[in-house]
Amino acid sequence: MTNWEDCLTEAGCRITASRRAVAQVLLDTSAPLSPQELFERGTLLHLKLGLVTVYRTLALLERLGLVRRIHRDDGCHAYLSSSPGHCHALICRSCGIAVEFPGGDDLKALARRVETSTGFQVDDHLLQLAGLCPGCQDR
Amino acid sequence: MTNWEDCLTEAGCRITASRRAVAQVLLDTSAPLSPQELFERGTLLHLKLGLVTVYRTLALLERLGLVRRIHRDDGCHAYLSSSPGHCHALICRSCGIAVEFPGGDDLKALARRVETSTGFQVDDHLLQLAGLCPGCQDR
DNA sequence: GTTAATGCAAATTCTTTGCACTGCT
DNA sequence: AGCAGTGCAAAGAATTTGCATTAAC
Repeated sequence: MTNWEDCLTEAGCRITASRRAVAQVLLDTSAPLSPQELFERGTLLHLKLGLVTVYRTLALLERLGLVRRIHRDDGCHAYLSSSPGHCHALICRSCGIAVEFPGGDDLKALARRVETSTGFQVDDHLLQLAGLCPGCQDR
Repeated sequence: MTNWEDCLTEAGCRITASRRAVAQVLLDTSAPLSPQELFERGTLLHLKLGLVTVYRTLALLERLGLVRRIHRDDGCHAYLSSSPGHCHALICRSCGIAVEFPGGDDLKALARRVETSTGFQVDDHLLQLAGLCPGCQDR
């Protein structure tokens, strides 16, 4: 989500201190953050930040494709700043760091195979991988 | 989740009217159902059913691998009875019907490719497809 | 100066917990 | 009979909404 300010401006939205704080925290962190965590860290950058605004900002950034929603087992959601063109997230089970990767031909092949075997027309997918990052494998 | 009664018995759990109601609704429906929906339909089979028991039964069935949790955009979760060996769900965006499909070699290839390009060791995945079922494509 | 955006408080929704009672086995 | 399972009510999270105030443009 480089150029998030331009995206907001093009969408007719204002650049505010609250939004700047949320965006900054997202850009500074490579692990998915819950709204609550984002609120806590964002408050350090903008004292008046409210949790409600974090929710509203996340909804806006998600609508504009600047942020990706991560599904966590505990039910609550977390958010990750996303680069355009890379559609899926791989998250380290140990340290929480996340990287993005493209779906690629394998996923297209899978979709085609599933279309053939089920008769469905596949047009959307939710794919999220988990594992151990290079740094967390050594123990 | 055929033989769910045997699974429960083997796990040292009792077969109760409430659990029978929840299981029956799950087996009778091919679309993912929210706890609330399960409660409403289950009540028709067992008048005294409580929503809390639906939650507890779903947690139990999920722990035993008899039921799969589906992630919905609206944040709430839905549950689908699951057959062993088939690990992913494909859901019709129009009528809600769901089918299961195996991950297969394509997914393994994808995981290997991502491991190579990121250095991560991939050991878990969340994959859920959406689209149109054969019956819903004709309009 | 307009109007979008904010932040508080309160409302909603989803889910879990405490506890006395019920009913499998 | 004994203890797992139930259901109610109430607590606890997560998220949304109403509304007066603030601040971006």
